[in-house]
Amino acid sequence: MRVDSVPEATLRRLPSYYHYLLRLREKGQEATSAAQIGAALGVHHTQVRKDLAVTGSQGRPKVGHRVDDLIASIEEFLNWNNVSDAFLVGAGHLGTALLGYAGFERAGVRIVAAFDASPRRAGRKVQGVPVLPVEKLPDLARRMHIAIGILTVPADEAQAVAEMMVGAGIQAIWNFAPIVLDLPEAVIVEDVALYSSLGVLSRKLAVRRKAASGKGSAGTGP
Amino acid sequence: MRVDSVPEATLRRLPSYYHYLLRLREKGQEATSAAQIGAALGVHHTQVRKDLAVTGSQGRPKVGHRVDDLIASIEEFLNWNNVSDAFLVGAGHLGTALLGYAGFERAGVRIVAAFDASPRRAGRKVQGVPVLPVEKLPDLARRMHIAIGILTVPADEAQAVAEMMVGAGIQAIWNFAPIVLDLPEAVIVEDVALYSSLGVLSRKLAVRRKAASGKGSAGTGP
DNA sequence: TTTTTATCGAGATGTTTTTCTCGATATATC
DNA sequence: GATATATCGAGAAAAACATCTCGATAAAAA
Repeated sequence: MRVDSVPEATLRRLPSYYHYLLRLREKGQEATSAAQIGAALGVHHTQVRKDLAVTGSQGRPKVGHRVDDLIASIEEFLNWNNVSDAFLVGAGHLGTALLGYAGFERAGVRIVAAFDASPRRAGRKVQGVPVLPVEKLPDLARRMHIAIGILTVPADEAQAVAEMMVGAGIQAIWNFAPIVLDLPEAVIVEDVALYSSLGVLSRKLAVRRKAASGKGSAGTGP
Repeated sequence: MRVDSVPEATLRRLPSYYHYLLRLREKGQEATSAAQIGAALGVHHTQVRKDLAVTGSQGRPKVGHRVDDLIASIEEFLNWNNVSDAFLVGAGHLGTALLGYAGFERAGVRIVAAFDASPRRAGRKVQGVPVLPVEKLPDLARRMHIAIGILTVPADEAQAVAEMMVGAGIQAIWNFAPIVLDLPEAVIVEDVALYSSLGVLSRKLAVRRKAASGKGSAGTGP
């Protein structure tokens, strides 16, 4: 029997439910329904129900779910109520941007140190987080029991840095480099594929233009 | 008949094939096979074949595909050989990071101007791109026929800015805000859901820990 | 109190996506 | 020139995922 039988598609939707629920709560709404969530986020209401079911939250006929309960259930299910310390490697523009995000703590991740190969960047503090020479990562990661590594280095350095992370006991990597890392299967890798996103965008735009200019088919032609 | 019958999953994989092929070319390799690409990127080789088929590229038995041809086919299919001008709104940390990325031009997108609501940020140049007050966006976007908008503003401003973009004739939005935009169906929206990514990461890590500490099930309990 | 209604949750059905299977073919080897 | 082999591409099978259907139920309305 599989340890993790929750569809990954569900895992990807839960955070967006979560943020929507936070906004509902801010507005003072106390209860909501699968139908409301689905309509706001463009997901079929039965799908929303199935997704929420995996968190263990129960709704009541005619009233739906209490917003507070749902938020708590999702947090618990995603383990977002337990913050893990993370190291970030690559204190360039993107790395700096991530260091500036306060919101990640709400998503279970606190960046406690950043690393960079360039001595020019090391030694300073960025957004209150110290930037250290990358050579110091292995020892520190081991001693601090760091579980999460965030990879914001250029593509050609990503594999080597990832291996260093894994060697230092890091178990999960949030990878922003446009590369598929080759690591032991036990390591959890989550890619933020910016270019995939751009591929979809660009293709859809091209198809739309082609359709608008009269041609019905989207193929590349005979 | 649907205009666009290519699976979105395929569109998302093509960019990663593309980057892998660029690296192969750099190393001087002239031909490759679906099996090689699949092994490197963790995709089944028959899946790679189906994906490449949509670009129109043909392989030859025993030799595979010419790397150059494949690169060109993917570029053409994604329309990455035609660069579109884009406006970015939200010149904070993340926006600045994106402005610094040279690689997007290779993916069909050139950021020609940035906008920000804060007068403190407007007027300067960031990474060689001028930052303007957001009020100037509609007029400029219309006059320059801007098709792509990049949204890197805080969540609570995202909807309003998106509407401004659409009103100014922008047809596709690359959205980094953790919110589902409510826009006319004709508008192409591509979300970069950083938190979805973190949700998957966090959940998998939690499941792994639970599994390691003896318990077999990953549920939230009875 | 009875009826109506909004919502849930479980199971059946349908669709999309991925993987498996197998015959065809171009190159390389004998 | 004949045989072997790596690779392709098309179609079948399997798996994953989304949608539809329907009975149950708690609250609200009559």
